[in-house]
Amino acid sequence: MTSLNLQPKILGMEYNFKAIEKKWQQYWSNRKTFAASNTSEKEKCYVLDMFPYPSGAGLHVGHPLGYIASDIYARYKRHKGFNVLHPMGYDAFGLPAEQYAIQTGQHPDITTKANIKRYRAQLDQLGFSFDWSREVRTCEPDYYKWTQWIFIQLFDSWYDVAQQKARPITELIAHFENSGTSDIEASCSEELNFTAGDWQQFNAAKKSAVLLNYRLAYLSESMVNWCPALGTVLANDEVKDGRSERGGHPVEQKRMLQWSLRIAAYAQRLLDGLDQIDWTESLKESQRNWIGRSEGAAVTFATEHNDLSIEVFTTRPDTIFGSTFLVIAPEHEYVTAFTTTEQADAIAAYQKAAAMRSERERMADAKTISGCFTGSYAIHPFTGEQMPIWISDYVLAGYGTGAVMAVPAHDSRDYAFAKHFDLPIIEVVAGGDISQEAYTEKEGTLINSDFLNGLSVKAAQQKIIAALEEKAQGQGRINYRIRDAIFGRQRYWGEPIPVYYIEGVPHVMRTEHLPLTLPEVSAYLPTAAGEPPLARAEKWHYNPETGEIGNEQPGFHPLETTTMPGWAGSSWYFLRYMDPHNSQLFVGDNIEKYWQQVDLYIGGSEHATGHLLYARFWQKVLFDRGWVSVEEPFKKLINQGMIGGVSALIHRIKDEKKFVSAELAHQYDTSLLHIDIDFVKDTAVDTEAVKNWREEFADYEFLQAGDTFHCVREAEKMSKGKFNVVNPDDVVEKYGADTLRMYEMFLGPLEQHKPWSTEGISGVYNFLRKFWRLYHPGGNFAVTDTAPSPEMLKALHKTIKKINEDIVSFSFNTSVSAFMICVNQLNELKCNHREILSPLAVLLSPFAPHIAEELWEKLGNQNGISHEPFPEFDEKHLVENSFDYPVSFNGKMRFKLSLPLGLANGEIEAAVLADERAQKQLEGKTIRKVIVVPGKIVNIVAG
RNA sequence: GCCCUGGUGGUGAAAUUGGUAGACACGCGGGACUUAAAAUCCCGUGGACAGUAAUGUCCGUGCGGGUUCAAGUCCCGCCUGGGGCACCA
Repeated sequence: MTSLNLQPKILGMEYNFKAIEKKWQQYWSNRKTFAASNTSEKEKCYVLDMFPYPSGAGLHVGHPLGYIASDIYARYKRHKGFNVLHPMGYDAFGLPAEQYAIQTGQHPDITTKANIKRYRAQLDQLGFSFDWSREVRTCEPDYYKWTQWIFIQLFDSWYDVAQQKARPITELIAHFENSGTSDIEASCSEELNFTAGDWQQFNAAKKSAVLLNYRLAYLSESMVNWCPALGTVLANDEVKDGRSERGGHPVEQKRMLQWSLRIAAYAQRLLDGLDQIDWTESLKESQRNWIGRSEGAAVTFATEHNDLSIEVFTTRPDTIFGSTFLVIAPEHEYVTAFTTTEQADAIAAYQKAAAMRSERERMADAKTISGCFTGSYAIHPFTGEQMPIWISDYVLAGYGTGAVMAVPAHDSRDYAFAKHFDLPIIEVVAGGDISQEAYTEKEGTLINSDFLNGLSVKAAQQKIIAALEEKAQGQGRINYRIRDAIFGRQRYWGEPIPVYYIEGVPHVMRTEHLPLTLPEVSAYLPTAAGEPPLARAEKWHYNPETGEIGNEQPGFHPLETTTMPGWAGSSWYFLRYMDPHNSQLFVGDNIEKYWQQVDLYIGGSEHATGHLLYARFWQKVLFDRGWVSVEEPFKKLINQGMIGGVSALIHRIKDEKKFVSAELAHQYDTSLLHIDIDFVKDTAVDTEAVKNWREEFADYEFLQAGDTFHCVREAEKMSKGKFNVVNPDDVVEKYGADTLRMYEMFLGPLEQHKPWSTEGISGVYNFLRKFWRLYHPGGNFAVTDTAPSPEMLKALHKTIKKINEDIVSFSFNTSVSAFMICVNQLNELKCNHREILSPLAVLLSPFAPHIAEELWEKLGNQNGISHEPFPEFDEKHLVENSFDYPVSFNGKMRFKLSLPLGLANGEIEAAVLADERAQKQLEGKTIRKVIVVPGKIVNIVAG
């Protein structure tokens, strides 16, 4: 909002949005207008927004975009007779509050509560129809009690691959007791083999360790993303290009004992489920990429070392006869075993160098080819040839088996590697020129491949897999890129993990002792020993008998000191809204069966691979274990586009106290400086405002060519530091919530990214005033009960039709236009007929609810507009008896001709040709063809 | 490199299954009302050319081809903005 904008006047019977909006917000709140019932005869509709993290900066104009859209939809559905659940809450655990706590010593709970209060005030101003009685906050013990409870369910489950579902761990124990690991297919960290007898011999600690290998929440020693600057580990989706997503700090790989969730077990179901839900293609693609399914084969290569064989994963088993060497990751467990004495020094040096390089360096340096020969050989399963075994960091320890069969002729990395180290290249798929580059297409005929010769790639793949299976040296396999999610964080401000240890063996707390509340600590920092902040708590031992939390003492066991990640609470909050005050269960059985799933979910695309994947995963686990009745949590999902800021920057001459206007800037050596967008209209800068802004600028000179000093504008992300943030409060103050709501919709398609600009807001504001005046001809409220004209009915019903269509297709920008057209027409028709204006108020109410309520009341209604039935569209008012035919010649429209509808094609043609304008067009030409589309167009082909 | 998206006036954008390109707004220009300003209302507004004018002709939806009576829309090949995945075997 620029200071140059003019304050609209408020007059007696003028549209006084301030009074109106306050009045109706109060009314809705007092009457609990939007409270949803859990027992209703009506059909349900669950409309959800991604709940916000309450940051200290408050809302900016970008945040409400999605909330407005979902609110329009929710209000529309209420008018359509649905029982609508439209809740809001706060994703309240998180890093910023903790970091603020570290700096100031203030408890994050205090800052969080203050921020929530501010958010609530801002949200309330915008007239959203939230059912606030269902508000949830992830940081409240009443809420996170159930987050902890779900963690316990995960701990208590294992994944049965054969049945493709999670089952209680007790059933796995029963199986081990009877049959050991035989006849069981379970997702696990490490393949184990033992008999029923072995199991019975195991002591309790060993049994626990074995079970951890199968639990969906498990503790394991694994490579994690460690971020030293944040002092915590991060999940894969929290790391971007080797840096932390929040803050951009370097991330390194570190081996640590960590809690993880076995999401990889659900890879296929997470993939399959995408076909059942109405999400955008790009979002589904993101998830598919993240899950990263690839089909191929596992092949076992025998080696010179009789007891050791190497398993590789390949998507091109058809090219096996072109495989001339093997490459294993430098961290592969057999590297030492394969290394011969002659090669020992070289291998050790290579491994050391590889370990030193960070993930980031490795990626940046992808083109440099490096590797080292181990000195050992593998044996080709079909030719019996010796294949040298190399190590190289282009093979990743964490993907597949950490080993590849190199086929240089048909893989570009293998090709480069073979060229560099002068290894043999054998062409096995005809079609390329392997003297120049690898031929990687999956098309062509197999050659040099024994029994595969002459086959297509596809046929060869099937045949070779069968052959491998027969030799027991391989089988078809599907591999997924998705990794299990690291779940522990070395932070304070998160849900405590409800786990205690007896002699190092983890146990989960008894659910009746939940919640395990966050303890008070002396500082929100790691301990001197490097333990997480919770290790500072004085009382952090649990007595499983009594449920007490206390000091270290007999009967009390130490509790876990890491906390859950930010995404824990948000992975199930949509379920809690259904039944937020249930103290017996996370959601009541019948209530969950009534609401089932979110019908419409609106939020930002940045959560594509984090929140949306985890939430789907948790839902599936809860589904498998019988706690919820549907498998996908979000039926339809829309990503609202981001609203960007438009920064204002001025040129400052380097080392001088001078600013220079944009048109002269090229003459000087300048740097650009962000200034507050309040000082600017278009590119014209209020130089006095800049001088007064900062003391240091008071004596600056402004160089300019003409009357105005110009800045440059640039579209950027809205942020405090760029002084380009537009606060919705200011817009509401000047134009009102109804204008802001409609303007944000009017900006363009919901899903599109767009920069914020207030340039057009007056158009929407004027519309609402025209709308108001329609009900106040001559300044006073007046409607007539006489019958409206057919034109008026037509204008209304055209709008009803359009608004209905637009809302169900989420095309809110065109709805706003439709309203404008309608009001312009009714204005022209001097319409103030109740029969038109009454349904029109209902029609507008999802978009601009305050003005609609006020006019509805003035029309003499006493019960509020929110549950009033939506106007029904009636085709009969739109029936036309003539149509303005556009008449084209060779595809170019030349004139229009009004003709009665219902004419036969021949009659239309005759009428058109009889027109003198047609005759003029046809002078000196012959008609070759006449196309008549009744009610659409006439096209005459002539030449 | 692979995948997903988008590209239309000065600006934000419309255009349902191929059928009048630019609806609706903003901005800009002109006018009415006013002592004046604001507010409001009215008219014009894609570009080029011709005409005193009404009007007419041509060009125009990122670029180049194609299909069709007709293409912003369908097909082929490029250019380009945004996003995702990536030494992923």
